[in-house]
Amino acid sequence: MNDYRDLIATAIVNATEGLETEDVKALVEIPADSKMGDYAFPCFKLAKVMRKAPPLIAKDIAEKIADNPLFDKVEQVNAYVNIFISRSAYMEDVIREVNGKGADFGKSDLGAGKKVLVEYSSPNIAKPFHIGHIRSTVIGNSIYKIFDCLGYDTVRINHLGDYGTQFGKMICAYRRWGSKEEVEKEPIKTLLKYYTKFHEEAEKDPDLDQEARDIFTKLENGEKEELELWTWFREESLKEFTTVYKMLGIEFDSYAGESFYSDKMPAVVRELDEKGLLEESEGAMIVDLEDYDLGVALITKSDGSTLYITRDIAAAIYRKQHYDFYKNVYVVASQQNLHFQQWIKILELMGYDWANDCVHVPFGLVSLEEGTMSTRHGRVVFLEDVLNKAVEKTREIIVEKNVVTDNIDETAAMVGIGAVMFQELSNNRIKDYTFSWDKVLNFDGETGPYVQYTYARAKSVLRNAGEEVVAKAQAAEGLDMQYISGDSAYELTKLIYAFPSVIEEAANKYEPSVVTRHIVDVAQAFNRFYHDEHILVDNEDEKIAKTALVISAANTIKNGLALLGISAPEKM
RNA sequence: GCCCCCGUAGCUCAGAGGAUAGAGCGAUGGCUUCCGAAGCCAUGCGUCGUAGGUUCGAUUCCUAUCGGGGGUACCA
Repeated sequence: MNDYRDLIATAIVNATEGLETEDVKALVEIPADSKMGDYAFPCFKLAKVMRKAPPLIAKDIAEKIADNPLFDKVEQVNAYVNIFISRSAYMEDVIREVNGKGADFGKSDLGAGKKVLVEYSSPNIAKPFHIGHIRSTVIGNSIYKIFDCLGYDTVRINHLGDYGTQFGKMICAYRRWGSKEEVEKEPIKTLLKYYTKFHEEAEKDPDLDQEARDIFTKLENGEKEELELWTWFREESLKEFTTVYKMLGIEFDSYAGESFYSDKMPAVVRELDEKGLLEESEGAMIVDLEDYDLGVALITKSDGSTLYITRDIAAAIYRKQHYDFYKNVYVVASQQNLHFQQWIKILELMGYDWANDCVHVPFGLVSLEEGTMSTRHGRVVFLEDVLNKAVEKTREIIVEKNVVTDNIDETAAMVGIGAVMFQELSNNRIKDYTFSWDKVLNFDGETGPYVQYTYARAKSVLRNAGEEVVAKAQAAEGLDMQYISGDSAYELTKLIYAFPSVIEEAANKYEPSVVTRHIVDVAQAFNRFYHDEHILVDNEDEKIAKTALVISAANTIKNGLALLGISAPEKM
């Protein structure tokens, strides 16, 4: 596929003097209104260099590049050179490329040989998976897919919250009030119940806290009984998480969580000390970052135990040694901004030149209409309930609309869960939002079901077109372009063309919503095209040309959804 | 107090120096003898929080200010 921005820049450079292609390319823009052109080149910046009024420069350039066969029309409007691309060659180029590549359309080898670690989801063992957790899980999954698509060697890490004094509390509570059967039946709810009960009882009897701390110390020392209980809690919890991950279609390469790094902490503390970064304050060991306006970072508590940041430092060092990453990405809530700033600064001060290859990808807070989510106060919405409800509603719609599907359960799951994931990936990740049932269960407009529906509709056209026509359209050889020269076909093609660059933008910004928004645009453009043009006409050449564009559009939507971790149903 | 993020249509949000600021939801009205109406089209909706500044040009960058959220040493 030609890089048209590049071609335009080259044409402008050839028509002028003393300009660099890269500089010109950066200035080439896409007008807000396509009536003004497909591309535009503003000449304001050239005024100083050329010592000429911008409109005159624009006029000069417009005249000189007008006869380029790539362009259909070149106009000067004030300081702008507005360029209209010759549609036929452009569209044929795009369609042949997309149909030829199929599932590979959008892929590149940009990241070949570079390893990107993505840490996401990272739930706490024995705590329920609520809608607050969906963000890291779904955003991280999409970021992994985006980097994977660009050819990076990716590693998906679930940094489980599987260690700390809380486990001392849980073991303590289990021994006093727990039962094996209860835990096995509903691990997370039960363990959470023990944990809550512990806190209630500890208020009456402060000795419990000490008992819990002692148990945790035993666990750290690897005492058999404590270790067995901990392992069991961890496994049971993980089983329950796995059912949610299966529903979402999400997998991991590593479950190395907090416990995995527990024995790597003393070395980090020693290293910080040797590098002269550690100082004692109020009985604790800290790294003073006041010089960088980052406060102080607590490395060990006054009782000698380590903290979150110590583990993250250990994890970063281990990951660099073990994986030799190009980027080490953490998809973690924005509440931890300061923590990650301190962490990167400390790695820098330790002399690690890769410190800035560590990236915190923050996202905003989810709250409920009744206020901030709080498991303890019962203000919580469980992710599994949301997914189940969405699937149930989808099933009702399928029945109500009398939709013929290949498998109603499968389709309802694809669409219902897709709807929840899609919504999560629609807005800029940094935005806070308030969870609302009405919103997640709305399937009209800019939603996952809308995009999936558009795909199913396109596939329906292809089924009706017949194998022979589809085969010719797929090959896209010698298409008669006059039949798809209309505006809606052209607008659709332009959006398909932009897809690969959209993926790169999403990767640069660590922002899946860039992809989400774009495929909504593609779906809208397809629906307009579908409405404006009758595709399956009698004229064979016309039918093939139009079908070829349908294939391109369906393909782009499917690949786009895949980057979000969402499947595209053939029928819905 | 200090630090970070957000403030754009009734609501939810795009746009991150450029030409008249865009979608969806909600509202109103239309479109199916024809490829899937979870669709398409039309209409209405704006001091881009406020005030300065930089620039040929600012919703976008800078400063201040107001409003909302988060963080701010022994939780993660």
